[in-house]
Amino acid sequence: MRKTNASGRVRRGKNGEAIAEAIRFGPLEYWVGFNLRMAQEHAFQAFSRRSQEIGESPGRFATLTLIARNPGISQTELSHANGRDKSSLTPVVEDLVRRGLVERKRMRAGRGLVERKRMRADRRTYRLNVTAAGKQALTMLTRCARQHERVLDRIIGQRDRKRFLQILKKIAAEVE
Amino acid sequence: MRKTNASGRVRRGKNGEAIAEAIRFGPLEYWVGFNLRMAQEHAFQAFSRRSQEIGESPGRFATLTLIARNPGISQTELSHANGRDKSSLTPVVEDLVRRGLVERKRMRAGRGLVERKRMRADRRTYRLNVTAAGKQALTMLTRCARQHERVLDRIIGQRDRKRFLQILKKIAAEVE
DNA sequence: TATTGTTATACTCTATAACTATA
DNA sequence: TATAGTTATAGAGTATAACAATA
Repeated sequence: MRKTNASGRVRRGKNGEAIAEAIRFGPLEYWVGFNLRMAQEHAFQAFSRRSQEIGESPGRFATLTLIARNPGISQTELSHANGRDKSSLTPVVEDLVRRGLVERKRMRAGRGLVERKRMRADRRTYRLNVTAAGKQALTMLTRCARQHERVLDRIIGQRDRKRFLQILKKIAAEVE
Repeated sequence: MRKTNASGRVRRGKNGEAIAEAIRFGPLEYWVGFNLRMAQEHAFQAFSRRSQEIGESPGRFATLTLIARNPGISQTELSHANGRDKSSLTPVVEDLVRRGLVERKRMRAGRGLVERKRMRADRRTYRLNVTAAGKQALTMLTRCARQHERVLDRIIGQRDRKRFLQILKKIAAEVE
């Protein structure tokens, strides 16, 4: 069997010989939007493979990081922080708790250490924190992410990295 | 009610006053992978809104463009071109055909115009082409995309655009 | 045996709306 | 009335495996 490259086509000539043709991408080729998508997709897949070796998904990693960096965050706050509806977060948090990576506590009434005043106790909200096991998972994931970043850095080049990052942030902040 | 920014938290002070706190993103803040994802997500959403006003999704747009630029492409070739499994393409093509944007023909046996030899007829494959209606839809979508590109260009700046695009292509090509 | 495209099926991620329990 | 979180449900997009027709 004859091989072609990944996005190649094989056309048969009039004598039945194989002719490899490249796929034409037309205007997509020059558009930032399309190439942004392609780059993200490839980078995401690469990191996905890496982090799945230690049994986590990139989404879980981001969630875990946000909880670790914002101890006691509520689920609604967390859903805002990563731009998803709160209902989408329910099964994620459930899973992290079930696996012992995150701890979920109801806000409880109590007394402040200094003042004798009763502290508020909103019994609708949960406070989220990472457990020791969660911290450990996070350490491994962070190591993964740093390796991945090194690969990306090598591709981008030290000279352009800073500016590239700035532009990515600018797009996220300003587009529409 | 007091407002906070999109990713803000509200903590209550000891006197019950609202204290707005920013979410901390920790190392995510400085990682290319995370910011690449954020930028792509925002840009994609923006284009999605735009193209949905004319009843298409970004995915349909890419598929339609690939067919238009590669007339007679087969479904398997098409699935390679956008990096998805062929089975994922079946409902997409089905939908485009149903709505009259794409035409699907079996390869049929026939005679070449010049040679008298019988031409090959692989009756397993379909050849895909865009119809007149498909071309019309594509024209509108392309207009949309160009508007979207102008927004992105304005954010990126003329000076950095070329280099930015190069880096995106490099990431897609080289990562893992 | 290998390939093209379909089908059956399932999984992930996401959203909306209705609900509960609080506030 | 309003808010925090859950549940029920649905949709988009994807994949794997088995299959029929054809090569």
